[in-house]
Amino acid sequence: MSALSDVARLAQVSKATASRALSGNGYVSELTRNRVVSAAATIGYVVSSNASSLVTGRTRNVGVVIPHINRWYFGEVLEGIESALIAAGYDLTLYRLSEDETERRRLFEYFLMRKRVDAVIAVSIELTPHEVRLLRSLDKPIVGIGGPGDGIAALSIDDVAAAALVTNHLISLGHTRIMHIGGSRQKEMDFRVHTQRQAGFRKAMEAAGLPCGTDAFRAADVSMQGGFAAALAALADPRSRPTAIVAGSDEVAIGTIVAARQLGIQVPSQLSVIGIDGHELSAMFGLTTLAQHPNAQGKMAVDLVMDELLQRPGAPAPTWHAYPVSLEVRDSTTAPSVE
Amino acid sequence: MSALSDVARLAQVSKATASRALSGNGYVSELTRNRVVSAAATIGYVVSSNASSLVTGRTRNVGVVIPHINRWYFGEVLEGIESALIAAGYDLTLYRLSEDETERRRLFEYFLMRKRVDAVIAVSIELTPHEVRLLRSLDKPIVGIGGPGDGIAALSIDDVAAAALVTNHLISLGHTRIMHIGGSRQKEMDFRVHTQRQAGFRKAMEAAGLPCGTDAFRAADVSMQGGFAAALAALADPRSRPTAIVAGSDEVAIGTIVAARQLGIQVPSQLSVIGIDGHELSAMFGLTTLAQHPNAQGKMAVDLVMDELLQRPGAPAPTWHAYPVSLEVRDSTTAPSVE
DNA sequence: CGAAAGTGTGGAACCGTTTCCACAGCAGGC
DNA sequence: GCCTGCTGTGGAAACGGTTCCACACTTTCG
Repeated sequence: MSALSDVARLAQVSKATASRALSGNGYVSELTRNRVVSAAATIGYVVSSNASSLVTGRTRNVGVVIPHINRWYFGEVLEGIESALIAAGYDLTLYRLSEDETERRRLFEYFLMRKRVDAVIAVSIELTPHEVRLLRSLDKPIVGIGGPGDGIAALSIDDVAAAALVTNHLISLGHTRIMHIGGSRQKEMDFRVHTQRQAGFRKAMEAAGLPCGTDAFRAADVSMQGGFAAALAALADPRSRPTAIVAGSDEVAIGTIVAARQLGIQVPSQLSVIGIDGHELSAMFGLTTLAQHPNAQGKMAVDLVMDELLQRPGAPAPTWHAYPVSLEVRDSTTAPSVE
Repeated sequence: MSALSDVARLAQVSKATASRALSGNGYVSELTRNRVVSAAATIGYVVSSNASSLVTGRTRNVGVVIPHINRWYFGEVLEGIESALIAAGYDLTLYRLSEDETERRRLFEYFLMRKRVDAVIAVSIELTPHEVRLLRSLDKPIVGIGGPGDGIAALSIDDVAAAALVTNHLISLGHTRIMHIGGSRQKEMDFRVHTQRQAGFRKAMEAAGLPCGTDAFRAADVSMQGGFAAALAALADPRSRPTAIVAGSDEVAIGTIVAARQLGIQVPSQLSVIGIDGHELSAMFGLTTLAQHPNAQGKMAVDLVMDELLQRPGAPAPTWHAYPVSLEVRDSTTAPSVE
């Protein structure tokens, strides 16, 4: 492997000049720069990022902590982050946060601390106070996506408002027997999102004076299979069946639609279903949904990180950036049929 | 940030001894080791991986190159790789290979070369000879998943055999008008997989003496939407409609099932559908499929990498490891109804 | 016309580790 | 009692860059 000194020798300049010529910092005449660059090209020189970041203290690498990879929302966020980072010339080191407590501790105390990353993006993760302290002690930018951060900069949709909005959509269509199928605190690591959506649902129901007891909510795995299973159970009895369902995510909503079809229930004439997320499959299933744009959120998180990385104006305000949403009305919602 | 020298000072030993105590290489008495370890703990010392790998030449970091993140197969592979790497104490740097030619070149010539990774795992990527040469010149382990590697160690199912197997399943049920909906060379970056599945389909059809002309294949995006759209078109005319469909992937198969339902075609009584992959949703849709286990394949790829990393017995045999599959028969396939 | 400012270059220190080498003590074998 | 081999430790030389500082040569400007 060729080193900078080889390039310098070939170009007949000092290491210092060679470094300046290649990195673009400091004065180098056009002539020598060309000589150095072509020398580097001929011997196939590439900087050692280790050596480089050892002295500069910057790694051009961002750590991403994410609970799942293979769920639409998370995959989409990850793709957005990846594209934006590559475009900015950064690498992305991926850490999946498992449910296992000791592995989680190991990740934080060991992996993230090894001066390997310049910044951290945490996706849908509720950090413990200890973890926040640990991360802040690194004095590196941290940005959270999904779920308001506890003292860290964050970016997400307003989940309470989102759930209230979709619930109100059903209410305004005339539905009164509305049920919510969504994630629960027990079932989800990234629970903040789903408890908040549940809160939004309740808020809208109560504001409309509609019943919102324990049978108005059913916990589900936040996945198509979870929605499918929960909906099968919830819709089994025609007498207690709601006329509309607010799903905690589009995946749950799609599972619900598939379950309804299997039970012979017509959507939307017998059952309206509304989701939250703007899943790529929502169009295919004709699902009315409140679209957020996880891919763009990933990119925006990277922008926030880059801002902090470039400027670092003392304390980076740990503000919460609300991401806009848009209601996409399709064929899964309509007014309830007269009874 | 505390450095090794701080630990050494606190423990009243030399840097050399401190290093040995913490890394576990070389002789250190039990007594001093304890002193060093507790000194490190009190000041919260963590090694600088940059400094460390600068001198050792190893980074404990593996690069993963993958074309998509948000498709089931790829997400699953990625999760498998991630878990296995973390367990082995390695970091994972993620590179998504886009279709864009210049970005692809940039990735290879710039990102992957910066001595940042100890090994590379390439998922479903057909490398150009130039790229293979580039990677091999790094003298680092490379393992491919999906698609036989051109001179690099690889791991995948036998896609030709897999497609032939599912096709034969339909043939043995008595189907004769069988159609294949799958990925095409034009539409897919990771095309080797899908051209091979197509080849397997043709092979089985021809072996059975069944017609296999141009109308026996329809190209689709390898996704649910793609399968949905292609199936809607393919099934529109009842007169030319096949009695069974071999889908290029489970996602295509599910899209096909949804399309059939929308067209009022009963599955399986009027149309059998079979997929390949063992998608997590296949059970929910009652899909008969040939299951592979991408998660386990990811783990296996990591094992291969670790083997090479630990031993490096000269030239690491660029062998192809065939991954086993299993047919999971569900409710989407049956004998054709008599006409 | 002399001082100040801007440009171009090289020497050398430094980043934080690992590891080679030297050295010292101590056991065992002849 | 001396040589050999093992254990334990410290000094110092890498690893491959970046950057501070010093120095030299041009301009510019009052």
